[in-house]
Amino acid sequence: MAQTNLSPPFDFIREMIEEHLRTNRFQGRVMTRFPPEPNGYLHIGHAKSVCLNFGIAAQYGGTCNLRMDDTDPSGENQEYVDSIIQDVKWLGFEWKDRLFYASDYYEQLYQYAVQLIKKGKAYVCSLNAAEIRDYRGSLTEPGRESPYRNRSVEENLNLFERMRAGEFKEGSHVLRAKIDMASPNITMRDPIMYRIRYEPHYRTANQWCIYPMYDFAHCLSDSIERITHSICTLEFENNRPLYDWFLDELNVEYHPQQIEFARLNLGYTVLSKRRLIELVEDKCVRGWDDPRMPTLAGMRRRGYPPDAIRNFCERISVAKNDSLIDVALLEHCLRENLNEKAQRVMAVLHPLRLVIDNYPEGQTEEWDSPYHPQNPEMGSRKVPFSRTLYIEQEDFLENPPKKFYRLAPGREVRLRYGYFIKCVNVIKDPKTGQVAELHCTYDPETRSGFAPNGRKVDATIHWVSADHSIPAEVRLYDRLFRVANPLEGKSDFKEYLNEKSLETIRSCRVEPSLAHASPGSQFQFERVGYFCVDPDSSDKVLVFNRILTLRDSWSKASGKEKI
RNA sequence: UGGGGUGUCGUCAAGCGGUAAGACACAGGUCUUUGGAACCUGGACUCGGAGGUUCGAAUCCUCCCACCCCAGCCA
Repeated sequence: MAQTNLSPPFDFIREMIEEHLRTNRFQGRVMTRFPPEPNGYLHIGHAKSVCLNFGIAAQYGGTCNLRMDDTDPSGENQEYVDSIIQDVKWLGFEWKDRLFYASDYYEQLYQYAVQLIKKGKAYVCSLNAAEIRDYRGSLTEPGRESPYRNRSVEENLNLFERMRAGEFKEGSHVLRAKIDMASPNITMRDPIMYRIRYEPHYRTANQWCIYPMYDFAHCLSDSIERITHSICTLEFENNRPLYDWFLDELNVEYHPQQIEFARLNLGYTVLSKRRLIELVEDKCVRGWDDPRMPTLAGMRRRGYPPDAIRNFCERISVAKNDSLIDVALLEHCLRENLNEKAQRVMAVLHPLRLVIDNYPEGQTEEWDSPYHPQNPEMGSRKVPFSRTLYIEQEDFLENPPKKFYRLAPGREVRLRYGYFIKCVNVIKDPKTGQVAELHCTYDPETRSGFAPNGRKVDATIHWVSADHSIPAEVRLYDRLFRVANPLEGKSDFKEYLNEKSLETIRSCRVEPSLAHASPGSQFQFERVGYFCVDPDSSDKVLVFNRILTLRDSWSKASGKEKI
């Protein structure tokens, strides 16, 4: 794959890691983890984190664990676990036997909580949710201490044990860390460690009715796994003092370093689980793997190669600035990748019938055409040619503007891999006045690259033989939203959805070599774009997804919309 | 009007006191049987703003401004 940046990535995280290596902070170890919560599908924002965590581990000779951060039974399920596993694998990373679940640590976490209670650093609070919120204070006012804050260790132990035993109603008690209700950092105002939930957990079923909160579970899970660098996104910066507090108070052997980086924002889409769920549930898209979705499942179905995504994640680099990445960069990585490895074939999306008057009726030729003109090692296939062809409707204009140099009345162009043809007649539909069929003549001396006496032609157009080509359905995708940042402005981001993000064309014609292309395989339809076979394809219909268009300086120059 | 972060080209982003890397985008050009690809060229007299320190500041100091995050028994 084309790789422009050959030097290994270097950023503030790696800089910190190298400092730790120099000062022997972790005995030379580098161990990371990717900790998704299995309550939704992974998207390209997660890919950034996956690439960072697995990439760093590989770079420094360490390991990266895959850990399901499943501490909230509502919404989490095995289907999501399976999809996460599939997606991370697809991206190209492996974790061997290091697939862990926070839910596997429930007993250990419980014991840690007991330890904290014994130390007088945690207490059972019996305020209700509204009261807790009220006691917490606000951004500008300090909180007030809970009336239950000074229960004895014995009482706390007893109550916590009974919470676990299921003696109390949901919401009646929580376990809280005893820190500082006046802290300017709200995270430190006696944060909740455990809450009672009678919802069954997808892995532990009804074994537990108390579940640990993120702040308590995460740092300890990291410690249990001997993680050295716990990389997370910026919004957890406020939580770092708490991350450190638990580990310090519990005096654990392994105390990882939490490091925060800016999450990915990509133009013309949204990258938040909550909003993606909304798109799926409101049927704005066909599902999690709709090719317009920024989910890894969607991108896989769309035909985005995983190594292009990895390259993209490396190129956007890692920093702490809130940023909105230009989709053009993603598209560039995709084109760079696909340009190198996609086989070239011919397909006509909007067919226009073209008859070559001086080509013998019934005659057929088969031309051996390379799958990749720049790379002959990719082989070739036979492309049949005959008297009646289909060309792209937009490759002909009856009254061409100055800079249009494709086919027009009296004009000559080359057929890709074939002859020069000249348009001699235009037949229109008498009712609509639309161009219905073109008549041309061909020059037998001009086959495949030959041109007598240096005769030149301005354009080369693609085509398929009418009788030999096969029908196909093509799905054209455009950006999901009309604006770069759908979260800015209107209260409902869905108001910015691009109504034309999917266009299905059922009357396409593709060259016969595509007849048995397997789902997922990627091609360049010459002059049109990159496409892949959709799993919806069957013996009856071939369905292609447009991965993306080719760069198109003509449509840019003519100010015309992409086909 | 608390606390935590961030502000360098249109978009990302290096820079860590010695006189503004790189990528994408954009513009122009070469080449070409894909108006594709490849290749060449061009662009921040300036680093959120204002002061200050220094021979020298994007980098240090002071003040100001803007934006993001935190008041879930979510993560």
